[in-house]
Amino acid sequence: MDVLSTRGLDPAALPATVTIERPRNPEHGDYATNLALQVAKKLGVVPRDLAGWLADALTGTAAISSVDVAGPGFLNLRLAADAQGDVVREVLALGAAYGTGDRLAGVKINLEFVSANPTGPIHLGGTRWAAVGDALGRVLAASGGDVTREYYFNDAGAQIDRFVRSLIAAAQGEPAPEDGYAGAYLGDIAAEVLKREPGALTAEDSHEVFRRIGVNLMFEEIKRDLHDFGTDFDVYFHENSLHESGAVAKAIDQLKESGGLYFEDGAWWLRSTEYGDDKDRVVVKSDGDPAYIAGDIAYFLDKRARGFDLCIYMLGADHHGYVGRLKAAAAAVGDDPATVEVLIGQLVNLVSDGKPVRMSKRAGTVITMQDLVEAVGVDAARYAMTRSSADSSLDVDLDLLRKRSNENPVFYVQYAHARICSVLRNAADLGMTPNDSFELLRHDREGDLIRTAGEFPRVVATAAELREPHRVARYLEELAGALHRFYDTLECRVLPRGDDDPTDVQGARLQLCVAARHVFANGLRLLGVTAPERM
RNA sequence: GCGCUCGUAGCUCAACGGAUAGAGCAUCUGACUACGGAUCAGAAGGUUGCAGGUUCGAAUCCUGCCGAGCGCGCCA
Repeated sequence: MDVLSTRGLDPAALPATVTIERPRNPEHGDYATNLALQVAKKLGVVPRDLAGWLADALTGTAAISSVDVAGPGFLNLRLAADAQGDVVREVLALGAAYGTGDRLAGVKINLEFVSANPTGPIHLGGTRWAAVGDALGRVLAASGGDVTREYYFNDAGAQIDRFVRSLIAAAQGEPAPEDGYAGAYLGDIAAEVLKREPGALTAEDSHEVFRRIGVNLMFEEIKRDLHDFGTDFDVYFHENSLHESGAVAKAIDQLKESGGLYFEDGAWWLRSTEYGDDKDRVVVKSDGDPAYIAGDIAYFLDKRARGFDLCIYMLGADHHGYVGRLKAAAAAVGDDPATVEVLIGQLVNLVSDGKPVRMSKRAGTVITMQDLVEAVGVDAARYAMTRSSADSSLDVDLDLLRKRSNENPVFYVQYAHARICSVLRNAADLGMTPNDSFELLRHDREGDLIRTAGEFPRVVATAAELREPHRVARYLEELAGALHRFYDTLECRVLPRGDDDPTDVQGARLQLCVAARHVFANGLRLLGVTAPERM
């Protein structure tokens, strides 16, 4: 501030937050900022001059060993060696809490994801949301958010009827109805229904019996698959409950009174075009039945009544048309549309022989969550799903899965953790004790590892802010690279050779390993991937 | 036709408007009498779909075109 005011410049030109980043090129210092470039124009000064003034002001700060002006006006900073030690100390002090923050403290977040229809097992697309949604929940919680994971079961409506009719057909050994579902799981569930209720087929309320038992069995299977995948929900919300409790009818009445609905062609319409939707939506059909969106509105009201400040919906690209109407629904009931946040994720494509495989329920080419887990295991499956941005469609190569090859980067990260554990075991056997003489860690490889470890809290905060958990995975790969390079450097050995006594530097390196282990463990936990001590 | 999303190395994907666009896999060359070689060092591989524009600076923002996926029902 003084830098500006002493030169008669307005400090108000400074942005609210100064962005400091790790430059890609190490020659550009440990940290860099483009502050001077950003504000020079507003102040009417030359960027390099401003950068120079800032550099002079920063020189002499204890934690900074050098400040350079580079390029058009970047400020490149280098940390003093003892400041690096502070990073390690912080990791050790916080342990499992290292990386957490409080940016979302006090925010009640409802995170709804997967929400696949209970008419079949979770397929590949749902698997992606199970992994990404769960990781996002963990990341949001790490930022201090009060997160509730929720699964919305669409157990009302026509697709359930189709499912039940398909079950009955399977129980009778008949082919699936034209508009029904096919697949081996239907036979299994039908058999289980008959086992529990032998007279189900001949009962007067046969359809109801199959519905009650069959749908529930499907629920249980889905929940079990998700649990085995490491994804558990706090709330399994049944759409049906909104109809049975009268919540839907109540929501409709409220909208009619407030003028949010208008009557035309025998139906009640939501003025969703006024809120950015591309057309108005029918809420009450001309036969008097509520349309699907009526349930959505009642569900949103229910979430808000439960005290959630933010309702996040994770939807597949095939549902992107919902964004407008969900926000419109929020606005129509007099709420702030900003409380609704819809994340759209692209679909998962199957590839075999370099060609896309069209998934078809009838052709039996549906890949389920179970199939994927059986092929590569939970860790690899989750990691593959969470390491790339949900913005881009993901290609899963069937041949690769069949090969069960080690091309998955998850091993690279897990191995780094296992390697540390191995060193710690050996050190314990040697009776080595770690020490805090971090000023002795002057090797580049040590510095890289320390600085990378120091970035973790910012990565987690950014991942939460942008709702992009894949940033954590990418970061872990970077950290693993730093660890492996450190480990393979002869001058950075942790353990003494032969009968030599351990030195102070080695004790400090051992402590660095302890810290690095925390970061790997914390990062992998955010992704729901195990951190093995041995592989 | 309209709308949403995407287009980056041979393949799968990164890169909150920043500096020389990065990893992994695949290919090639090296490193195991050294804490676990599931590793490391190095090589090669790019007009970021195309063309304009904004900016000190664009893979990123804007416009148009090309291509891909998805969506456009008083179904759910």
